[in-house]
Amino acid sequence: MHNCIVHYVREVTRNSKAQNAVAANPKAAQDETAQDAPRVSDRQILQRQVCFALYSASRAATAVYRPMLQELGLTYPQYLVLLLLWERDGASVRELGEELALDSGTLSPLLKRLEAAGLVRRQRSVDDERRMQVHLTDDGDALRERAAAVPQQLAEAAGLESGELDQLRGTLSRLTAALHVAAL
Amino acid sequence: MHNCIVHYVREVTRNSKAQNAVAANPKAAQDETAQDAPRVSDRQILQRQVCFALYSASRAATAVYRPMLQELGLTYPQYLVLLLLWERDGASVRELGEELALDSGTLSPLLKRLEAAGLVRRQRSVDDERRMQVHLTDDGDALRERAAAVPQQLAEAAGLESGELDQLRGTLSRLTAALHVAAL
DNA sequence: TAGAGTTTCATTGTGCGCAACTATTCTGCA
DNA sequence: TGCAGAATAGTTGCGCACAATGAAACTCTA
Repeated sequence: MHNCIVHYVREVTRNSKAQNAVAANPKAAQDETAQDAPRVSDRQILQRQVCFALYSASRAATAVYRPMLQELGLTYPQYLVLLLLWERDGASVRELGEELALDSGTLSPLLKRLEAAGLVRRQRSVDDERRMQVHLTDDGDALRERAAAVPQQLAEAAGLESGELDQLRGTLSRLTAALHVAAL
Repeated sequence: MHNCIVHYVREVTRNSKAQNAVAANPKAAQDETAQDAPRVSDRQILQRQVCFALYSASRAATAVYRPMLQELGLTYPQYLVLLLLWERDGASVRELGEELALDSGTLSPLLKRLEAAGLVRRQRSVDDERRMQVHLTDDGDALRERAAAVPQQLAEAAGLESGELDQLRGTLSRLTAALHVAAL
């Protein structure tokens, strides 16, 4: 009949089955029309903003990556870190952070998780003990091949011409650089 | 001499000032060269990926927004929700989620925070008690004017031609749509 | 009209992103 | 040489994203 563990209960419970057919809010009807086809005007509110277009596209892209990365036991930021390490084994936290624009507040726990997963080894640099160097383990290195197919699939899912993709990447690079400057 | 609360201590402490000049890891030397000037090839690893370009640009854009929104006491997703409510007061959680591609796991606590800040009121729909409708308070409505200047500033910081921005937005829209389809 | 299935929203848990802060090590200069 | 300040990582805390799950309300059909 009822479980012992109750996770939540509705704050407001039914006000007598809504037999007051007043339709207190005229928007209710109009909302129905928006059910399957969200009105163009509403989308446009957001689509007018470049920032939302970026936010939205970025999440959609990582969502396409997610199932592939999940098979490798990785999240997208973890995958980015490995991409760097595959080319520059032994990079420090600062170097990784510079490439990814992430600080130690994000990277430190992320690297600990990669270490716990057996993909990297962290060790203090011998000649500068402030530096924490990140080295691939054999498992981490082996993952490289399995991950090789990942970026390909996004390009296919993108539904854009190859030239269009190149142009997009170029525009985004310049945009990102300009924004980093603007953020002082 | 010492505080009572110790937040953390280095896992590995100095190995006797590195007097063991063995250089246990031959890679240490090679790392030095990468110290100050991240090699071009490394940047290219990431820049080859559209997904990283999106991820990067998106974070840079919200970073430019952040100080402006901070003055309004808002985060970027909260600002997006208000953008919608300013045009469609009384929208339900599902409707907001559809526009923003966010689920209730994200929106429910976000809306509670907006409510706690006195910007919105949440109330169950009378004619369908599953629906939770979100209404602006006077404060929430008043914020609209103060927020009007926000998007303008990003366009300036972007450092792109107006036409280029339009094209970018268009490309991103098509990309996002295609990716949503690809994600099944 | 009963009840199976759907819709809507909430909660829990995990991991990222970022600000604020702390600890440790190194550097440069007086 | 010693010490002030910089550089490097780590921690804490908060707010998103998102998966998995649960509860309540509604719908549709036999």
